[in-house]
Amino acid sequence: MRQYNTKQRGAVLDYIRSLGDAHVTAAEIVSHFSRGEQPVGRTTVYRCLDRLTGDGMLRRYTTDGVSGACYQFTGGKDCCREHFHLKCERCGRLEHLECGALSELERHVLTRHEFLVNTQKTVFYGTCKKCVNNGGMV
Amino acid sequence: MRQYNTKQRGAVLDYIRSLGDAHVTAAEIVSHFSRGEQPVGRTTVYRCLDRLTGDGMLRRYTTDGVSGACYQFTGGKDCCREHFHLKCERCGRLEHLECGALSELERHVLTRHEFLVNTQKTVFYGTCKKCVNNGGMV
DNA sequence: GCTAATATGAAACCGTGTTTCATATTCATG
DNA sequence: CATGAATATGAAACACGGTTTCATATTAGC
Repeated sequence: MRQYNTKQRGAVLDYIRSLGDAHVTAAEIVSHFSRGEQPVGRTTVYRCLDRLTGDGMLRRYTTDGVSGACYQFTGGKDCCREHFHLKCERCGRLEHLECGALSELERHVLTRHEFLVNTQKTVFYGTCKKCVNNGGMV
Repeated sequence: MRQYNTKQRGAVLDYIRSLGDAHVTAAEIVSHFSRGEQPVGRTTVYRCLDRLTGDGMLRRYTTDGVSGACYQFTGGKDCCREHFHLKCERCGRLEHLECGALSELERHVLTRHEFLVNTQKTVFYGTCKKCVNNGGMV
């Protein structure tokens, strides 16, 4: 046995899972668990996030305009391989993009510009359909 | 007149210019100016960086793995428009990439995936030619 | 139930960045 | 050159995200 499962870690993971695609910060999680049936301390929240990220249950990333790291549920699926991400700067939503044009681009950049792209880490910033249509309102 | 030029701000800009393409953090600048002929205080360094970035003399960005913001000399040329950036995760170097394939991709993502890419902000992470050849040694 | 391995959490700490405020510098004008 | 208003500097204190420490509590194999 390598791991000792605890109520706190389970509660943190359940909470982030319940948020679907939305990102959440450590501070928001701390706040959510500061009161209630299953309180979780600040330090523990940070440790859970580190561990769950390491286990592949969460994705961690930083974004200009959000203070601190953001976390998103992935559930252990290796959802970051072989495709790119689109991050809407308006609503914060992260979309997944699997498309032949992108793989082609990756090959182009490698062969013509001699740069090996890390697709897991590369994020396209911009504005998504919904936010363009809303004129930027969220 | 809108600005009062000072020795400190000039010294900070000269120092970052002297570094060429390399990025530098505020902490490194503070350390560089902590002793010497023209000392510059911590607060002033931060204020100069804010201002020089606002004036378009520097580019500011954040990167996973580097604590705090990074700064790079641009010299007022609007070097962030209409092209993408390649950031080497090994050596930290930031390359500029102007290429028809990228513009085409931008159009593709907009028309097919209804996502308006912000080319100024989007950075391709990966490994540059030199670092691939060196097997990752820097 | 017993025990070793591991997890928790309060408090103290660290690093990046900002605010405050008294002092100093810049520069237009006389 | 002298004056003075606008602006810049910098030490100290602060704000905030995140980590370390360490005593205590929980987990899971026996």
